[in-house]
Amino acid sequence: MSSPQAVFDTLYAAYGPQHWWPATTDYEIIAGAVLTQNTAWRNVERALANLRARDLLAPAAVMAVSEAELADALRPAGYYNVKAGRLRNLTAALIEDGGVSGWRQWSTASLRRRLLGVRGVGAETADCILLYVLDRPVFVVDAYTRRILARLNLARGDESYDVLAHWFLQGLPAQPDVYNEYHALLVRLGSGACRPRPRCPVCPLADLCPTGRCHGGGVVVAERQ
DNA sequence: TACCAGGAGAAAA
DNA sequence: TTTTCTCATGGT
Repeated sequence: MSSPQAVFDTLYAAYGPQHWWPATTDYEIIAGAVLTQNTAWRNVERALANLRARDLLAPAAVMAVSEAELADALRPAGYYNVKAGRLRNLTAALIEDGGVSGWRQWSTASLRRRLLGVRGVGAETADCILLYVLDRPVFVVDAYTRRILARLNLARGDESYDVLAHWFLQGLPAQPDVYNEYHALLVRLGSGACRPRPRCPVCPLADLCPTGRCHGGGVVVAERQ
């Protein structure tokens, strides 16, 4: 049975540091955390590029523009009407709280409750912001994480978010930079680094993987050679 | 053509 | 309380 540390060490040895989150400003991370909900990052990048081109990658600008125009910019990320509302809700909370510098004054638990109280912000989105914007020691559990743990026989895959997060937290040093790197490495693996499919002779987790199934981004789960 | 992707919330059972 | 449905574009 693999430990959280063993999986991390194996992925880190294979891929090295990932230098996440892929963004240049705090607000770009915040926007990306909403836009990536149930969406491939490639499409999120298109939507972020649209926001940048329209000078909308700033809280005041997002609140000033019409929701229809905001939604139009977000179109490539899918669910654009939903995400426009969610991004505005979160941005309004950010402004109300005095920006990221205001959030830095909150305890992790208080701010997590605050973020979860924003309509459209769930556990994963809140934890992305806490970890990647505010450097807080929380573990981000996403669909990749869930799938990879299941294929390593370390989870069934239907556990609650908090149960899976706790599995990582109890097995790792309480260091945000480790959680940051770990999530990035899981995304690197899960989003398709384990190619070519369906066979995965170069999968870095092959030796840890009792199921021998592909961890990559698609639905293909062929047996390992 | 069909299926799925770094969720979240509302509605239905 | 748990399960199902809805939102939607783009890649394979």
